[in-house]
Order: sequence, then C-alpha cells, then structure tokens
Amino acid sequence: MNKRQVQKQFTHEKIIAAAKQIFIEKGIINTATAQIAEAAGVAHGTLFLHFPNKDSLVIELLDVELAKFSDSIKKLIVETSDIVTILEQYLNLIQAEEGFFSSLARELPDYKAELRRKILFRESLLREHFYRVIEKGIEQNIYAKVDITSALTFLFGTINYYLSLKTSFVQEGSVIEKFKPSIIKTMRDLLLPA
Amino acid sequence: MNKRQVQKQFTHEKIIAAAKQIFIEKGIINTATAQIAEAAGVAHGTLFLHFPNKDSLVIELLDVELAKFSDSIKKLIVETSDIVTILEQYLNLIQAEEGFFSSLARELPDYKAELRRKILFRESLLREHFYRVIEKGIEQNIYAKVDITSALTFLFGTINYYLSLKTSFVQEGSVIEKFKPSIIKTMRDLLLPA
Amino acid sequence: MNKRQVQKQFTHEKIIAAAKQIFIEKGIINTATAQIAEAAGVAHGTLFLHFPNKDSLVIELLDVELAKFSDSIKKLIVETSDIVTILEQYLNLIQAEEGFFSSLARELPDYKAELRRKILFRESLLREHFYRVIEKGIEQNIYAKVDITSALTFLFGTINYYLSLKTSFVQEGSVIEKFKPSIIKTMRDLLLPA
Amino acid sequence: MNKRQVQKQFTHEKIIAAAKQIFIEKGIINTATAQIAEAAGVAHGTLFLHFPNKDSLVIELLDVELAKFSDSIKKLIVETSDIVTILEQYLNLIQAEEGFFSSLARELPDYKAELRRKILFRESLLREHFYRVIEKGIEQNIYAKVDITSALTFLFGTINYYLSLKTSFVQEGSVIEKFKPSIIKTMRDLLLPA
DNA sequence: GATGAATGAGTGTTCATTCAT
DNA sequence: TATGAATGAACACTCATTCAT
Repeated sequence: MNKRQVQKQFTHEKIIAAAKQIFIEKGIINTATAQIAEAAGVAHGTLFLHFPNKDSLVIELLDVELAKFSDSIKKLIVETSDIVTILEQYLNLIQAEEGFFSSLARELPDYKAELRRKILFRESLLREHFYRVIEKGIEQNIYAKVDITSALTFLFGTINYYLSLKTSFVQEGSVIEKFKPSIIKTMRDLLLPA
Repeated sequence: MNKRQVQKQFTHEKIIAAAKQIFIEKGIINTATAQIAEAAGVAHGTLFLHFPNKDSLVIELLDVELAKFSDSIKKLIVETSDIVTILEQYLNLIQAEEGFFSSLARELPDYKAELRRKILFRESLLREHFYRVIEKGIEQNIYAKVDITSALTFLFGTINYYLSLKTSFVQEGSVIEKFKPSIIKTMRDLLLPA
Repeated sequence: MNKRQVQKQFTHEKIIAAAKQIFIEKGIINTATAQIAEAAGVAHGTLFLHFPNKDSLVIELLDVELAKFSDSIKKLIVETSDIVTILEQYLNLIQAEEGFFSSLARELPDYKAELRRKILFRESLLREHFYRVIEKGIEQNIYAKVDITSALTFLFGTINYYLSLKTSFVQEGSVIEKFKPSIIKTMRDLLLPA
Repeated sequence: MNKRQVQKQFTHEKIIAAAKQIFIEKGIINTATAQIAEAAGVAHGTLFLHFPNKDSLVIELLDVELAKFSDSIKKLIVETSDIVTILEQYLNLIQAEEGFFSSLARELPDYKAELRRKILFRESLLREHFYRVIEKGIEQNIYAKVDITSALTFLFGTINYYLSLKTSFVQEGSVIEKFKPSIIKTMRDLLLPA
C-alpha cells in the first residue's frame, strides 16, 4: 500500500471513527453529515467521496462494529458450554461497548428496512448459537423443557429494552452492569427451576 | 363553560384526534406540524395556540391515551388474580391498539427525557400491579420463587421489542397476536415450571 | 379579497416579477432559488410556500407570460388578413418583450419534456392561425402555392434562431428590429414571387 | 515527437474522444468532468492537465469536430453548383452526425461568448459558400431575385430549430431525415417559384 | 506526465415557530 | 380564538478545481 492509499484509508477511518463517536454520543440519524465531517476533521464533501450517501456510512459503521462483535461472540460460544457463563460473558462484551449498543438499540426501529434486516440477521445468527447450547442442555436434562425460541426473545428483548432506554435507567455508568444479575437470575429461573 | 371555551376544547380535541391517527399510521416525530394541522382541519398556527410547541402536543397525546389504557388495565387486574389470564387480556388490550403501541415503542427512545420519564412511570405503575399478583402467587406457593422484577422486565422488554420492530416481524396483521402464545408460554415456563 | 389575500398575492407577484427580471437578464435555469428569493425581497423558504418547487415557478412564469402574449396575437390575427401586416405586428409584439423571448428561446431545449411540450403546443396554435391566413391567400390566388407547413417552420425557426443567439447578433438593442426587414422580405419572396 | 509526447497526445485524444461521445449522448454542460475522465479511462486530475478548465475542453472538442465538418462541406460545395444538390448533401452530412449537431444546437446558447463566436464564425464561412452559389444562380437568371442573406438565415435557423428540439420532433431516428424534403421544398419554392 | 483524494461553496427543498390580520 | 403567510436555519448531496504523491 503506497502513501496515497494509506492516506485515503486513514481519512476513511477518521470519518468512521468520528461517526462512531457521534453515533455513541447522540445517535447518527439526527446528526448532520456536516457535523460528522467536522468531527472527523475533513471537508464536508470529503465524506461523500468515501461514502456515496449518509446511509452507506451508517451501514458500514454498523457492519464493521457488528462484525467485530460477532467474532468475539463466536469465539466465546465455541469455548464454553454453560449457558450462564456464556450469558455472563456476552453481557460483558455488550457492556464493553455499551454506548454503541445503546445507540444501536435506540435507532434500530428508524433504520431503513434493508439495514434493519441486516442487523436482525446478525442477531438471528447469534440466537442460533444460544439456541443450540440450550437445546443441548435440555437434551441432557440439565435445563428445563422451555420453549427455547421464546426464552431467547425474552432475553434479547430485555437486553434491547434496557439498552434503548439506557438513559432512563441509569444516569451514568452501565445499564447492563446494573441489570446483569437480574437478567442472569431470570434466565436461570427459567432454565434451572428449583 | 361558555361557548368560546366549548369551541376551544373542540378544536383541541380535533387536533389530538388527528395527531393520534397520524401517530398510529407513521409516527409523529417525522410528521410535520403542518400535516397534523391539516389532518385536524385547522390552521397551522392554531396548533401552536393549543400547544406551545410540537413536543407538548406529543406529550398530551400520549398522556391522554396512556391514561385511558391504564384505566382498562387497572380494572382488569382488580377483577382477576390468575397471572396467565391477566397477561392474556393485557396482550389483547395492546393488540386492540397495536398501531398506537407500536409507534410508541418505536419512538420512545427518541422522546425528550421528560416525556420518556412520564411514560416509563406509567409503565412502572403497571409493573407494580403485575408484581403484586405474582408476589401473592409465590406466597401461596402457586408460582415458582422467581426474581419478580427481572421476570417483569423480561416481559415488558419482549413486548416492547416485538412492538418496536413490528414491521420486521409481520408484513401485515398483528405481531402481538403472532407471538402471544410464545410470550405466555415463557411466562408460564418461568412461573409454573414442570 | 381581504388584506391577507392581497398581501399573499402581492408576494406571489413579487416573486414572479423578480423571477421574470432574472429570467430576462440571465435565464432562470442557472439561477439559484435563493437569488430569486433575494431579488424578490422575501425569505428563501417563502418561495417554496408559493411554488412547490423551482420547476413550478418556471412553468407559471412562462405560462402567464405566454398567455398574455397569445391573447395579443389572437386579437391581431382576427383583425387583419394580410400576412405581411400580421407578421410585422407579430414581430413588434416579440420585440416589445424581446428579453423574455430571447431567454425563452435560449432555455427551451433545456426544459423538462412536459414544459417544452406546453410551450411548443402554444406555438403550434399560433402556427395554425398563420397557416389559415396563408391557406386562404393561396386559395384566392394571392400567394404562391408553397408548402405552408415548411414555410412556417422556416419562419419560426428563424425567429427562434435570432432570439436564442441574440447576444451574438447585437451588442445592444433589438435583434428582431435588426432582422425584421429581412425576415419579412423573405416571407414576401416566398409568398409573392415576382 | 518523443515517446512522452506521443503518450501525452494519446491521452489527449482519449479525453477528446470520450468527451465527444458524452457530448452526443447527453450534452457536455450538464456532465461532470469526473464522468468525462472516467469515460476516457484517465484520472480526474489528468483532464485538467490537458485542459486548464472544462470550458477549454469543450472549445477544443467543438473546434476539432467543426473543422472536420467544414472540410467536408468545402469539398462538397466546390464540386457542385446546384443549390438543391448541395443542400441535399449538406443535410446528409449533418444527418450523419446528427447526435453531435443536435447537442451543439441545444447547448450553443449556453456557451461562453467566445466559444459561441467561434462557432458562429464557422457558420458564417459556410453561409458565404451558399451565398455565392445562390448569387451566381441569380445572376444567371436560374434563381428568383430573393434576399440571399435572409434566405440563408431562414435555412440555418430552421435546421438549428429542428436540431435543438430534436427530441420534441422525433422519438427516435433522425429529425433531419424527417424534415429534409420539407426544407428542400421550401428552399426550392423560394428560389425557383412556379 | 499522471494520479486521485481533498476541497468547500453551492444546490433545491423542509419545517417548527412567529405574528400581523 | 383562529388564521396562514412568512421566516431562515438546516439538510443531504454535487462538482470544478487543486495539489501532494
């Protein structure tokens, strides 16, 4: 990669980084492209040199971040078989990027159908992993015979709920941290009833 | 109330009614005040005579609707003691106004803090009712000893999740209807494990 | 008409008048709506209160002006039967609004198909009037048996040519005035050959 | 010419060729320089290495093309003395490059004064040729004693009119072909009245 | 000589809010 | 009380031109 390409990629990353920062701070849908460019330290027009339109920027931003996240999760799930441990670590991963996931949860319903589909598809892949772990546990009589699909929607729905309304639940600090014990407890109540 | 006041209230209601209709159809945040006024059959400026700004209109609209809804729920909960029956009827009530609740769930994260607080406060009242019913059931050894708070967040989180992403889950018809059995099943799995 | 309506119409006319002025001076396609608004002494947004978009403004401007012109022509043609006299007066009418017609001729090829069709339709009505006058003259053996349609395209094409390239033919003053004798002479050569 | 110069000229020609293609397809005024560069297979910046600005490119493009055309015409006129034959062949030459001439006619009024002057100068040279042929015919009592200058403006004006509004007169195919008979007939009516 | 990333002023259009009528 | 014309900042996006590589 020559200097030119390095420079270009650097600019690209500056834009994505600035966009991510803004995304976390206040969401990106209601942020003007001019502000994103300014935060990135590039001219407004430059943004459109790297992304054909605002949507594409958002899509790439989310795609990249979610891909990173997916990788971490996959690794995690392969290494562990206990649902509680997996859940604990999954929540830790979310907590580590809570600003990001909070914005995502908040804005998700406003995204264009295509982007929403992409994101929900990733979620469904994740769900499948959880599904198999629980399924196996049920087969081995470790977990109660629950409706796995609904149990998972409970799980994902709850996490989403807390994330999307984060600012209503905590003034500062992490929502996930605050509610982690209760989320885990309930999944345990469901899968391992006394 | 003299004639003038009657007229004023009538206009006020026309605006709220039109706003509600629009709120259900496409949400209100991305609807121009001019369109709301037009739908209400009043001048654009009239809207600002009745509401100091757009936010106030949204606040009142939601307040009124949620108050009505709360009343129905209260009645329901007083009359019944079985959580599954209550849940069933609660979901029916939501389903009856699904357009409204779907828009609410979608837009909730975008509302100003004050409005969000109001709405969540109402939800917390509701939660308390559910809480007491479950608590009683646990005391009477009918339900398992679950963490009630988290169980309820699971419940509300899930419903919120389906509502906010309604269009991703159903092309037409009701999401609540579609997932009602699974929601109820999971609550039952949680409270009444085999 | 109450004060409100008067005021509105006044603003509307101010915009149209400013637009016409600009249209004559430099054409309107390459003029920003902000400049038109400024010239009219109204806010930029006001322009879009009176016209849904820039095209509509152009269409109304041309429609109104061409309608006025058409009326004058109709009157003229009804009153006169000698083609040379008609032509002379027709050219005088164009000359009276030469700035306008020059811009029109210049921009015509750039207009959206619909607008171009509208304008050419008006021209075709005009052409019909000329057609009938010449046809009658031929029947009465006053004029030579020319192909009327092509003769008229020669006429309109020529006028259009001079108008669209006005600035290339005269530095100041009127192109129509300059070439009127030659245009009339040629039509005479064609219809009344020695 | 060394290798570098050869390369440079090659690039130069590639740009001109691409520009011509685009000019014919959709005009060049409303085409971005980036698109022209892309069509030429060179970098955007390269274009400005060969032409100080967009206008210069247009000027050279038209100059080269019109020079070629002029040569063909000159040859044609030298070889023939009958105005109808010349006219027929002149129209054939235009028709052979109708896309080019149609774009030219459409955009001509929008060009900068200097370019317009250049183009009209070439036209005037052409006109002179026609002038002399007709003048000779009149002297020899073959043609009627018409005002030659105006007759020629009629001719050029008409052709220009059809070309500039080509899309309004034919959906596909050639305008010149369509109106050739009528153009010729009218010139004949004018020069050779019954 | 060629490249192509960067620039930034400019475009048409929207919309919550104001205020004279 | 009700009206609706007017405002102007804000928006996403374009493009001829520059200049470091």
